[in-house]
Amino acid sequence: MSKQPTHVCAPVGVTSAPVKSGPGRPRAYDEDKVLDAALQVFWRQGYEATSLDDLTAATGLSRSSFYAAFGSKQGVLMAALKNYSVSGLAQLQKLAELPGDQAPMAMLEALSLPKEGPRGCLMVNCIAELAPHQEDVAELGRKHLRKIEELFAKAISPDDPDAARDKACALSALAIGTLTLRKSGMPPEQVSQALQAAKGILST
Amino acid sequence: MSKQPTHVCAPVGVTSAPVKSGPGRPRAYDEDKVLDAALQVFWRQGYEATSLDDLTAATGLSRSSFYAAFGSKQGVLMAALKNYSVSGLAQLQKLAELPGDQAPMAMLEALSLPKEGPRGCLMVNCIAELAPHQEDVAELGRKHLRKIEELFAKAISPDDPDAARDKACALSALAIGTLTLRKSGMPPEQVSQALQAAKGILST
DNA sequence: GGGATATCGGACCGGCCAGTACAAAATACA
DNA sequence: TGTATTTTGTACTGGCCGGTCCGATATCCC
Repeated sequence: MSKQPTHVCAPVGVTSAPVKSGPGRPRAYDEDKVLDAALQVFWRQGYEATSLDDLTAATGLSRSSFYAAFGSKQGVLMAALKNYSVSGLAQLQKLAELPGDQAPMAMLEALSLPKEGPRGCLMVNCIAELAPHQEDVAELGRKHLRKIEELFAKAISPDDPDAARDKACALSALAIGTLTLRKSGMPPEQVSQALQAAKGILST
Repeated sequence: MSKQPTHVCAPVGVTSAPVKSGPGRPRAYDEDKVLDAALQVFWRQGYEATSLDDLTAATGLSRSSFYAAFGSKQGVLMAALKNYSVSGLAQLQKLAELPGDQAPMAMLEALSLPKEGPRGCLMVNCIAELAPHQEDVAELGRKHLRKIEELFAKAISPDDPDAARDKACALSALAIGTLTLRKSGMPPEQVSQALQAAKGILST
């Protein structure tokens, strides 16, 4: 219980307590900003290809602060991924609430053609790279994708989401797949056309 | 021209010349077997997480033979990926020739639910991990996916494949996405149901 | 001001990394 | 048998890896 890191893993903007400040030198960094910077590096380079020097350089933290806060390289990744998941799902939630039947396609397009370009989705990248070897990442990814599915299901048939589960699952897969297509160099217009062609999934 | 590796990059079983044997000590390994062993390691661990010691252990080759044959770690990866692409596309080609309209779904299921389990597709894994930073891999991945798309298009409408391009693209994306879903832990039965639910893509 | 407490900066650690060097071994050919 | 040629085994290299340690520094509370 003595060496346990102080890190609390609160999602972005939900910093539970307003940083309980006791005695001792105060922290010189904002944990959410640090996590966001780390996240960008992981997103750009992948997990294994990112070194601790990369992370300290990108975040401005010293090595010691880093380890005090997150415990290990994969600790940072997990913390960053949790933030990523929460904020990503929140954005998607908004689209899921769109009126009429435009929600599913709006969600699909938002997922498939992120404005950041062909970097893919961090969570999907991490699943691809790490899921077989890091159970933590696998579990988080599983939960994240399941929630996306649920949002799709509610968007497709708000009254009986369960009935739309398979379709929702197909749409998730479609969105995830297009990210890889983009990453491999397919132009966004073509991806967009493919999404249109896939509308057939939604017709009963 | 003096130090160029002897490696010829012939696809599996298409060893162009029957290993022209000149003077000097003969090779003690079969290049295709070596590449296949290396491929398995990359597939299991990912590129960055695989060390040269891993590769030499798995293939039985010594370091020096390794570098003489492939030049670098990423040289091995590229050679292995080329074999993978050729043999994978050949398998898919067979399914694409199935009679009637059963070809597309057969291809989709073969791609989405590989018998190897939740390891995903090596090419997709490599695109996810490396495409942004290794143009060689990106290009190979691009070509591979484009060929899959073409096979889908021909399977959907043998007379006018161009007309089916967008649908083919959607099916590719769907297959690729399901691989990630599997990798994240989704059971194969559920993936299978999602594929059924996506049949709507095929109806005009 | 003076402890007590927490963070910061960065030197430091053993180990592993991709890649090289080089001598020994195995062949072809004369 | 002897020489040229190629592959093989392995010791080695410099550098970077993730992670630790510890003295210096900044705050709280008295």
